[in-house]
Amino acid sequence: MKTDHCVTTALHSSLTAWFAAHARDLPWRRPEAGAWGVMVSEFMLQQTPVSRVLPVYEQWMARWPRPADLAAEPPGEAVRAWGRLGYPRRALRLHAAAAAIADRHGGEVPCDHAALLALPGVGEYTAAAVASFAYGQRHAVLDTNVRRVLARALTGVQYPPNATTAAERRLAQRVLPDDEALAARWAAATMELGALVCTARTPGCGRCPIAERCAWRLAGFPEHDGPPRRGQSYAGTDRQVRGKLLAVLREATAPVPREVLDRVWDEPVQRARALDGLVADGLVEPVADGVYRLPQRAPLP
DNA sequence: AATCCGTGGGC
DNA sequence: TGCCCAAGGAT
Repeated sequence: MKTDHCVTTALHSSLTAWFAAHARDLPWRRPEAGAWGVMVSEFMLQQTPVSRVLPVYEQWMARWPRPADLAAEPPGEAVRAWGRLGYPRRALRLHAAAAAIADRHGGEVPCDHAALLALPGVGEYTAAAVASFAYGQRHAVLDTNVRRVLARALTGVQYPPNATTAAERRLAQRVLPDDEALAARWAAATMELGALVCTARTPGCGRCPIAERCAWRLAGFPEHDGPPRRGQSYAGTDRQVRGKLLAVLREATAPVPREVLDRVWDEPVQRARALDGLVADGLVEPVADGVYRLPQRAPLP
């Protein structure tokens, strides 16, 4: 099936015009952010709302304005500066990516999609986002916002599948503008529409620039009928214990004895498993005889 | 392919 | 009040 060329062209102009009028003034969208700023923001924004990223991003960029600045410090400093953003392995991967950029790319964030994809913590989405937002290239940028907008506007369903499918990639490629600069604006605009208007819970169709052409709206807003979109529980999991352990280590200025860490969780088996997991992940470093700290040296390759 | 990996805000 | 959700990636 083919979407008519005129239809997609109308979508492009409607959405990019809306974006020009309503785009948020986010720091990583300003020219001075550069590719490094875009990359830092993309790491932080993985599964994390903009409002919580903003203050951490500003401090991060002030402290480490270039990849080499971050690479020159111990990975534990990245974990500490990450604060309570969540998923602290992202901090470790961003540090490792900075080291790779300093080592293999002359200190400049690569513009090549494959080179980006090869960096730690950079997957399909982040590689496309950096290439598109920082370098103006033409890529299908499939994040949760874009996937939801395409699912509704073009496929006519309430929610996209749980994991990105080949059909979604084909659809995104098919509606991607041919022109490189326009494609980059389209990517940012569809993402912004999903974040501000076409939201998961209660979409603001009254404010949507493409509501008249939205397949989901025209179909009468059919409810999601696939398998339940089950979120993961959190209370009582290893993740919660890991979070508590790492919070203690982030705040500490000196290595922490195990007895202090033991206070964060009652159940000893799970507590030990969580700490072992953090050590295995390189988020925590055993110093000596039951004393721990954030990692001072990068894990061996 | 299904699970794991943090944290907090909104409804 | 729980539950859903937030610019994913790695295994």
